[in-house]
Amino acid sequence: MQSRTPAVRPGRPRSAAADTAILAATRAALVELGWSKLTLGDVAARAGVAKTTLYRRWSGKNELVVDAVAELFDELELPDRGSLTADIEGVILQFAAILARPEAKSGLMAVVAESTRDDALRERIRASIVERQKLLVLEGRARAQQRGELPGESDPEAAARTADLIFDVIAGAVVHRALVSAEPVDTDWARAFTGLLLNGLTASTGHPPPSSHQTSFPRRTGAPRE
Amino acid sequence: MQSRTPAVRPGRPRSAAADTAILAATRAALVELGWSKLTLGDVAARAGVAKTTLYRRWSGKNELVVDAVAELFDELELPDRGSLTADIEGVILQFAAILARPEAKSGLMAVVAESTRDDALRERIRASIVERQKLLVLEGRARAQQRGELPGESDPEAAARTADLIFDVIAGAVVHRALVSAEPVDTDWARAFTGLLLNGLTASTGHPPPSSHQTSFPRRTGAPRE
Amino acid sequence: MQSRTPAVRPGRPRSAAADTAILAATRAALVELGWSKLTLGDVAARAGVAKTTLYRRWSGKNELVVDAVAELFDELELPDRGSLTADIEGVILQFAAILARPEAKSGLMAVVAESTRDDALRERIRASIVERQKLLVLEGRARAQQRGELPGESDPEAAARTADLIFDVIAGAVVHRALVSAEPVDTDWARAFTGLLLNGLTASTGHPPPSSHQTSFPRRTGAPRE
Amino acid sequence: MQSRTPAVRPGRPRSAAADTAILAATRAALVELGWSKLTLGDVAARAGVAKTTLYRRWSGKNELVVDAVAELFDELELPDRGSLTADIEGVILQFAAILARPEAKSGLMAVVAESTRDDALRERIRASIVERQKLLVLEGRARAQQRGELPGESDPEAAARTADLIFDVIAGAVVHRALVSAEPVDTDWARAFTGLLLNGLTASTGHPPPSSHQTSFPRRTGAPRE
DNA sequence: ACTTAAGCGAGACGGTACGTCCCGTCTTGCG
DNA sequence: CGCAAGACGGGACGTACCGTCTCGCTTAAGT
Repeated sequence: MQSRTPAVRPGRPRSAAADTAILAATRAALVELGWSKLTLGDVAARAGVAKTTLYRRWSGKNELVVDAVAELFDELELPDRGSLTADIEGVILQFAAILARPEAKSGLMAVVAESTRDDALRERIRASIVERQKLLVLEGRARAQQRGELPGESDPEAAARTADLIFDVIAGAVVHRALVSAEPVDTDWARAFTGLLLNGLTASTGHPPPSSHQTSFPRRTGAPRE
Repeated sequence: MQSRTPAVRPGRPRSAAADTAILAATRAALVELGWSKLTLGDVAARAGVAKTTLYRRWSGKNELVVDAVAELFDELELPDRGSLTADIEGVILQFAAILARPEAKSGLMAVVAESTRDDALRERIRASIVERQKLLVLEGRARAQQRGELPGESDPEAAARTADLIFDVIAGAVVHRALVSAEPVDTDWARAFTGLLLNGLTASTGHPPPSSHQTSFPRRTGAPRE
Repeated sequence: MQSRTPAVRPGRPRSAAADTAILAATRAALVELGWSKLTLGDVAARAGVAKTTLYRRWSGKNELVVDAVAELFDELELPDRGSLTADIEGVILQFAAILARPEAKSGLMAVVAESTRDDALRERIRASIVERQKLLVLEGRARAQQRGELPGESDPEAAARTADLIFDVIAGAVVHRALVSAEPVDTDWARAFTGLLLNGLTASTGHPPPSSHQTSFPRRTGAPRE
Repeated sequence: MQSRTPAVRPGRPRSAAADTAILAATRAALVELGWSKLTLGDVAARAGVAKTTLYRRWSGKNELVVDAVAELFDELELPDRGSLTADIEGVILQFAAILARPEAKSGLMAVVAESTRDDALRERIRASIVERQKLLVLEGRARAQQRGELPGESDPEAAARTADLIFDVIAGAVVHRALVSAEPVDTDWARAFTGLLLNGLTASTGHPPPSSHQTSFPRRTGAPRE
């Protein structure tokens, strides 16, 4: 309908190819140099673009990297694998696969670090990266409810709080495993984590957790101690 | 007999006061300027120290900030609050309190970001920050086992894997809530998260979770749907 | 057709004003601080210019000072004073006047000292300072020959050698008097030196030296001693 | 008689070997690095001496280098070669030989440059280097007067002025030839220069110059032109 | 033999300047 | 008006030396 910024501005229009080239060059530079040694001059050179062109579109390194990294998360989706357990495991592994890429590793954490002092940057991250991940949680829950694996919600507010918690737990645990502990997020770990999560969500109901996997958590097995 | 580093080295000894002043100045600068605008020249000036003195002791910004932030984690401990639930909640809130401080916020994430491309840095972070946190998990489990809240371990290897998982989940979730979602880690959240965690750990055993709190998680209550 | 350096280079052209300001600032700093305490950062600040701008044009302190001092020698010329004697005295006093200026004093000797280990620097000095002085010698001789004060040259090679010698003697004596002996190069001294020089050049001919001045040199006057 | 500084001071006496080692190390460093890249720390290390030891004896680079270079001029002397001409040529070549050594080249000019802004330094140079050279001029004149090659002096003041002039001319010309023009001071040049000098000193007396050499200077030969 | 007092090596210290790198902005001329 | 090119003012970098200051040890002469 109405284009907020007039569809056509006077003068030569901006090159669309430039944006693509710049974002690709940014990711390439992230892989090669990492966040801290990445320079906008270098990105511009790699993209075959003048620095001015780059600054015309992004206000700085942070914003540029957010956009460059955000595109990596486009591939996140939630294919229906038939059960809540499988869906969760799937999304964990997908997320971990993205985090394993060097352009995401240092870039993502660095902009998060910056965002602690820059609200506009945090909002940009939230809008273009975090929100997309959170939708998967909501979508997964809805699908599980349809399947009957989870009950419907009575209190929408509590449901939202719960979704936030689950999201922080999943995203936080995966990121921490991958970046801080620097251990691989492989199928075994994903299965164990999923078990913990689903047990936590469904426990104390006399209802068996929907997972068919066995976790390796300590649990009282044989006879009680006394 | 064995003096690993010779008891006395020739020449003027290094000033112990300088180290203290530098680390304090670093934290002060982190609060005021944040990671990205912190400069070593500024830190040196605040500490009343020459830049050379600073570089004689630390090889760069990353290493300095790790040490400066690590001292914040000295206050982490695990007072016995009587139950596993209370202990976990306590440590979560302690951890969150540290993360809420601006000198920790941007500093910690930034060095983690850098550590994705610098193994020595990651090891330094692990040794001086992460390991200290992980010990709390182990200590908490041992205490719970003494209390009879958790069973003893049969397979030590599986136990270690489990401890790692729990650690990643706790630390990751708290960090993600605090820094990415930028929501407060308050008592309510801690209680909800602790409930999820303990349910996950003890579920499907016929053993009731040790927590006395009520979580707000969706669980099948009352009559099943059919 | 022939454009040695392409008439227009892409990009913003260098500021001509900057060069002027930098050279003037260099001379001012030489006066105030002398060679050894002159810093390029200070020069840049005085010139109202960034250090990078300075380094873009000169490779270091030596080169910069050579250019700054060379401009002082622009004022060297050889006005026709009617006789060889007067011409020589005039050029000696001119040269001495330049050397008396503090910006020339320490700067000139310092770069000469440096040039003993840097051929490129020596060449720069030669081209922009020394050669200009030497031309005066040649010009003076030509003029004297026109006047008939000196004979024409038969052997051009020997003539060149002689000119070199005269040049070293004049320049060397003036510099030594001014900087090493630290005595004033005044009219008296110039007259005495000119006398010595012209006597040396024209002696043993039975031809009176062209000078009309009287030197104070020891010469056998009355009766020989035996 | 009375030793101004008491012959023995309490405490450990200064090592005489250190002075020797330091001056030798200074010359070695001058050869290798030149004046501008010579550092006192490096000199101390070469001499196997602590920096403090060095600073206890010299107040800085300039003073140290003056002393180190001054020792080179110890070898300057005026052997009697039988005639004024030969004596002058000899001392010119000796002087040039010292100037040809790299430790003298850059060192000497550099301290002279510094001395333009430091009177104490200039006095130190004068006392330990220049004065020694000037004595040769006086000694040479006295010897020539004994030989009858030069007349006795009637006016001692004029004689002193003349000696100063001659000294500036000789030293200046040799230095300029060697360091500025960077041409060799060889026998030919010395002979030509000596000829010029002696002609200048003795001309217009009807007395033939004492030199037996022929200079290559333009002089009116044969029949006068008219 | 013991004291006294300076010399001595080593190296840390507060500084200053270095020359480089990158920033984000500004002129250029061309399309 | 977009764009490539590149100069610009500015700021921080990490390094090199400066000249001074602690250290503990050594080396005499005077007791």
